[in-house]
Amino acid sequence: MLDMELIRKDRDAVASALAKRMDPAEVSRALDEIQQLDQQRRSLITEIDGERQRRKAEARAYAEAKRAGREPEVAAPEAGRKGLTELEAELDETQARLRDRMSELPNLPADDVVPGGKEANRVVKTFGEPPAIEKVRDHVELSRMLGLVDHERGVKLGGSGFWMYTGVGARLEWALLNFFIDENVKAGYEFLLPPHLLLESAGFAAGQFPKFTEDVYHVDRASAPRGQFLLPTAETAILGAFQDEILDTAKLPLKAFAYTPCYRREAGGSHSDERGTVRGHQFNKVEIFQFTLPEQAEAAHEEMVAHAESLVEKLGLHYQRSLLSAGDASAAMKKTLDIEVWMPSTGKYKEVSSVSWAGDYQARRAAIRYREPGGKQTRFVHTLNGSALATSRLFPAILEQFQQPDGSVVIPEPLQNRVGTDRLTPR
RNA sequence: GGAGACUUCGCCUAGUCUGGUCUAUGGCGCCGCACUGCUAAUGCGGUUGGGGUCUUAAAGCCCCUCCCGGGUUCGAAUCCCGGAGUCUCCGCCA
Repeated sequence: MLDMELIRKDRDAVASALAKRMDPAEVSRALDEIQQLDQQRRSLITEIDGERQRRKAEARAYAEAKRAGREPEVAAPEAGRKGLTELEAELDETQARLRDRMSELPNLPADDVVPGGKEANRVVKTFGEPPAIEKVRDHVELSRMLGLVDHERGVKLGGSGFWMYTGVGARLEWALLNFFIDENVKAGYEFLLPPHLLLESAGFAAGQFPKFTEDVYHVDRASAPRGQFLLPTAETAILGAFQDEILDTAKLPLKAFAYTPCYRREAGGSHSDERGTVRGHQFNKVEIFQFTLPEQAEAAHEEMVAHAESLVEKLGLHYQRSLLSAGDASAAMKKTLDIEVWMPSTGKYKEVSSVSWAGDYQARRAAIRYREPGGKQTRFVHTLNGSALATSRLFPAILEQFQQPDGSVVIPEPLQNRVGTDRLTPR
């Protein structure tokens, strides 16, 4: 959610920032409607407050008269004036519409974020070199040879888009998660294991609703009267956990992380270079999150990217860092940096982490604040989130980048103890 | 699943039966000031959150907020209906 006050005071700045990720004509139309609703809202409030004040005074006079032993007179409702109930209904409707319109507007991209879509993304850093591999086997083939993932039985259980890790494959997946958990704890993040079914309000706060309602799995109202949904990322849970709170300023930045599976509908079908575990309806991810003071946010963003990269580096994988354009980043974010790992079989880089700075956009939707030191004012915190990391993409990258001519795969050093071997060999 | 008790401005708490002087009591904590070799103790004052209005800003004024949503009433923390949560007991269950 954007700051209404900013729209009132500096509409032009808001409009030009939004134009980086929306059609300018549409921006102008949306802002017109919002300002009109805002105006209407405020004049209704003024009218209602005045009416309430009048009624309270009357009730006090009534009580006063009764105490003094006089016969109180009941004031007749003023003729020709809209009744309070009617005005309140009008205000409710106006506010609901204003909130709808406001919640549809995306965040303002940061100054260094350029307009445009995917084509405008910019690679800003590269780590390592693509390994020289003579005859590249892709991760689907490798994982079949090594017996790591059972796609057939996964589909039998969950339908298309599901898989089941098996044997040493399950150990490798779990080793990755445990490695990330240990590293995140070392980096000062508090480990959380949240519920996977969340209430609507958490989805709204994170910016998934109302726009992306179709992308998540909703639990049938018949079985869950409150209409929970399966979280699409732990970001939604961590943010939602602190809804309506005023955080202790001394404890900021507040750093937390969570492991959860992520459940996504992924409507729109599959892609030839997204076979195997690259895209599915359920995948494992460890998510890091920070609540910061506004002035700490950009440094925190850098820190989080560097931390996520250090995980990829410790695994010895070749990757690049991209700064996403305004159109390619999520609507709730001011700025997003992707970490993309090299996939030898496709000759492409695939996102394994997306580290984003949301400014106060999510905090405003979730009402997460801090108290100005010295002052009594509360202000919205800034929120940042990032994957650290998504295993379902690292898994294939490890197989492909560390494959040997005989089809075996060398396990990265930090995982060896956890997997119980330094090399996977074909069965 | 059943029965009961409960939810008050950071924490604890009075008030709810019997609607109005509740513009919410007291304590703890916290902040400021005074006093004091220092600390402690003591005294005085402040301390929910949101919105509107005015303003360069602050202050002021007004409205809402006693778990949430409705209702009754001139008037609701208090009465009625619905919902959420916490605790206790019973049942069921991995």
